Amino acid sequence: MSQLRRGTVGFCVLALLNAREHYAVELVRELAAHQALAAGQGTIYPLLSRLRSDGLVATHWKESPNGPPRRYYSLTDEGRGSLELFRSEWTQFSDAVDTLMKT
Amino acid sequence: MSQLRRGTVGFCVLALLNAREHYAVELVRELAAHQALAAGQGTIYPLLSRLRSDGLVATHWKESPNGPPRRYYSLTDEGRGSLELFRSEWTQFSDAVDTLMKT
DNA sequence: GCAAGGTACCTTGCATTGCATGGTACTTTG
DNA sequence: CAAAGTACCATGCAATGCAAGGTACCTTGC
Repeated sequence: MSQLRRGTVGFCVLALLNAREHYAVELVRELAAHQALAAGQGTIYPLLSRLRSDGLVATHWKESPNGPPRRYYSLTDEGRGSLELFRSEWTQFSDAVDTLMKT
Repeated sequence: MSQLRRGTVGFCVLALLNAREHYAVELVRELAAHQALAAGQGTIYPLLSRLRSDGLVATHWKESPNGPPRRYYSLTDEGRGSLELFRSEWTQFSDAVDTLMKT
């Protein structure tokens, strides 16, 4: 199952950030809510670093009411573009797989 | 797009073999017909080797009417089981992604 | 018959990326 | 002040798609 997630987890994160900004641990929890997408911190932190160095997300620090400060991630314009592109690729891809699986 | 295919191409091949036996170049052509799943020989041959050593497919040689002999691949019982398992994982996974993408 | 082209086989090495593991630091609470 | 909770992040491995490159068989045209 883990191999299935490859290449999509990043875009799922972008989709979550498209709704509103999140900090990393929060993203981990939201992904875990969709069982098939569950990804631990060891997946999320390196992923977020990549998204950031690719310019798809921007970050800013905010104090937490209880605990260490949080780094919040939000979508850049480039991130929104990338998400849009993915949506159309995903549709084609999942349609193709659906078709094949019914064969 | 190529990262999207990770983890699914193998099962797409199993699905094709579930319908009838194929030889490698034929699989390449059938996948290419579904554009989003196009995979070259450099993907298919190592993949088929793995499927074979995992016991998911069996092979036998057959002469070609025009050209070198072909190695035909067919599903084993284990391969059929693996395909079934994937189908249910795929449904869960693609539903989860669909949901998130609409958020 | 033999050179050229087509068909089919396969291997090697690289890049990407999910994940387990392990570590640091800040804050609250007993 | 120690322990627990929350949050950050890095390192190294494993899986696998793919480009590039190589071998062998067979047919066709000269």
